[in-house]
Amino acid sequence: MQAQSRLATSSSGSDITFGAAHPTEEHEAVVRELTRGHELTARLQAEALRALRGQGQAEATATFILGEVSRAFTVCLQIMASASPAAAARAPASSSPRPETPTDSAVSLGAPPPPQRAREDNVPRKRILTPSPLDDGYQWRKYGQKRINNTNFPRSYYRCSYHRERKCPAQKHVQQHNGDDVRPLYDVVYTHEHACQAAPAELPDATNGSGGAAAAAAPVYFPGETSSLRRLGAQVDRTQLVDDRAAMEERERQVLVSSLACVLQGRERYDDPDESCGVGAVHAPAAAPVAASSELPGPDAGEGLDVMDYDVTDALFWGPFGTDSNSYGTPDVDTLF
DNA sequence: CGGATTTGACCCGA
DNA sequence: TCGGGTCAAATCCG
Repeated sequence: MQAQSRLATSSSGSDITFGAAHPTEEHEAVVRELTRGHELTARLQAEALRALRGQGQAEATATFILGEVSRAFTVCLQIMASASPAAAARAPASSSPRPETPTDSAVSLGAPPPPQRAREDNVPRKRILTPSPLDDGYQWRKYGQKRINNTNFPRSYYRCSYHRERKCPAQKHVQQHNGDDVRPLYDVVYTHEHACQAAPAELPDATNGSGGAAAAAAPVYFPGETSSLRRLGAQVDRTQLVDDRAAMEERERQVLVSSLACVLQGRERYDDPDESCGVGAVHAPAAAPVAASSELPGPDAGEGLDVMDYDVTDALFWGPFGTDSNSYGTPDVDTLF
């Protein structure tokens, strides 16, 4: 979920703050994003139904799908309302169970462990707790994994994929949070700022799909996406961003209506302008920025998890566990599912 | 075949 | 000496 990664960095952007955001702020941010998503869904619903009026099956299908999306937002907002820090303060931890989401796991968790001692002097570190440790919009390459004393889970070490070619110093260390939460949370410690931010013209065309290893190693940017704008530099005029955002929302609206119409008309591809359904060419979304990993779920980490509730990023992060400090035996896949 | 991941070994600061 | 962090050869994978 894109909102998760945005949340993870929303209080920082390029000017990184260190330490986790206050739970109340995170909660408010989640509610704000969900509310916005709900509103946009309603607008999309109105636009789609207007565009598909009188088209029988297509109109009915659009009504159903968008109704379900709207309902999902409503449920999430209700969950967040019952999970508000104020509500949590009123209700003891042993209160009746409710559906738990990765996000509310994050906000219900107490203060994260104290920041780690920096190995190098003056190297700033940013620590966050997230259910999606890799889904932060950057491409990472794993260079090590180690079991850490007094922890139940190994720590993984990642470097920016542009570490070599652009001398990007960014690194992050990911470790599953201790505890017996059904939904795993990960401590992610970022060190150094990214130095690999390319000008938009240099960015790979995310619409080309999988373009081999080179393309896969490149950061994925979503045109108009706010965290991308942040990433592209603090020198961006903030007032311009407001205009850009309005234009982006209008573009999103047109794109969604067009793609929905294409889907309902049985079209399979939307990336060819000649094949578009009239509103404009629609690019298939880029693959989620997930660092490839061949790790398999481990017996400790995976127990009791509902895989369907997790995105690929989460699933890939269940590391195998072994006995010695650095190596972790690969479990039999057949025993895991 | 090239790039990504794994993992045993090594480095180095406390 | 211990343990976190990194290196680099082996291995995996598309």
